[in-house]
Amino acid sequence: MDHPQPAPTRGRIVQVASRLFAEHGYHGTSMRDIAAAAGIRPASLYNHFPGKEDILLAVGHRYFATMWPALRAASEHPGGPLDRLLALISAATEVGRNHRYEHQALVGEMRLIRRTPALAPLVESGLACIALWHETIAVGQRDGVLRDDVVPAAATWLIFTAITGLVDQGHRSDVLGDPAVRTVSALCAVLVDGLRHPNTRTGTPALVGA
Amino acid sequence: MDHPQPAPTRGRIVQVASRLFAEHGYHGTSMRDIAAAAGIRPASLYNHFPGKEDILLAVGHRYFATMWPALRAASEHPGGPLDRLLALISAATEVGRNHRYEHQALVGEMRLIRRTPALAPLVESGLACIALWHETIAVGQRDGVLRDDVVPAAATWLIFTAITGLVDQGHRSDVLGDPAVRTVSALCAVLVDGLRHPNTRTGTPALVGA
DNA sequence: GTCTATAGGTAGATAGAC
DNA sequence: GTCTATCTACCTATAGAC
Repeated sequence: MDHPQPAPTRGRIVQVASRLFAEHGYHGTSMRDIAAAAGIRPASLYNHFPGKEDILLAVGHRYFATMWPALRAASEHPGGPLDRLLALISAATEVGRNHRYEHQALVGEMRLIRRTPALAPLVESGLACIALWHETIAVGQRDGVLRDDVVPAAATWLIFTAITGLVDQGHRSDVLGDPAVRTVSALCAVLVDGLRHPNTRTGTPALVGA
Repeated sequence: MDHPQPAPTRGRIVQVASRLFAEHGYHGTSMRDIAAAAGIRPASLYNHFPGKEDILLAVGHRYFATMWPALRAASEHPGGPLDRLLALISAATEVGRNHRYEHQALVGEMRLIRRTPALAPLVESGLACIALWHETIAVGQRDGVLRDDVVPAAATWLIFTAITGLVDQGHRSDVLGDPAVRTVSALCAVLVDGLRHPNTRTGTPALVGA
């Protein structure tokens, strides 16, 4: 291996930066804040990252390193496009919950990411994920099981923001001891029912996966 | 009248600040940026606002001054809870589109707003609006026309973020000359269909309002 | 790889002339 | 009400000892 052991400090920096970016935003978080949360001096951050932007880039890399394979696997789920769509929702929700701060940080800084050339890799990764959703939905529309008066991009956006809300809310639910699985089930029911073609409705679909 | 004519400069400041906050975030926008966009010197901002927070507060006030009466009227729409829900979606979408930057700025700075005591009035206004959604949805569930396995808060969040996406996307659609009304219709169809009680479905509901 | 010290720039906000 | 000039504090980033 060329990377025998990544320095634990670097990982800790990315971890605390994710949380701070999620809670206070990129511009609302200073290198001093990150250093203090990581238990080192501000100057030491520059032994691990060339600059602040590169920390956000690392946050995104860590996120997509988990999200991309999960979505990829879900998009190849056996069954019809409806099964694959449910698998995608389950996978994205689970990864989003397990990487809550990274998810929130990236969603909250979407405009900044699109605007900053150095963060272009994150845009690429995001587009690759979105393509999986689009294709699954498009196939569902072609097969007649999904309504075709909603463009795949709009359906994807609707699902994605719903998951973002779940990720957010999930934190509070976890604190209150409420198993969030029921919420995922409800989300799937509402969205997939709503997106289904009116002629093919048979009732509330069962929960798939997590 | 105690306020015979609000200085046009103050309104211009709020207007450009809305756009800057929406595009770059609160912390990503400096008083210098706002002053430059408003065509004045930074120091002159302080003749209209005590500080930066108060500009964000004014952005929120302007937003809710339109949103609150619109939702209020929609929630008293004649007909059943389903009609009122469609009226709420139409009203919120229209106001959100007409106050795009204010909407995006407030949504993007939700955490900051909740955290900052000086911005508490915005939290109160937001809660008042949310209460209208909750009540309408709760009545719909009691009447059996809306599925009751989704708590009103989750349904409200789902609708709200969908509208936020529409407000965002609406800008691009407008630029491309695509009438966004069709999108609102599709949004209503998907969400209301999905939220409907499975036993009461009769097909895609018609577009209401705008 | 972490530290102290600090550079160079920008932030929000103020003083006071006009 | 707008301006010029400026204050103080904080920002990202660097230099160089250990």
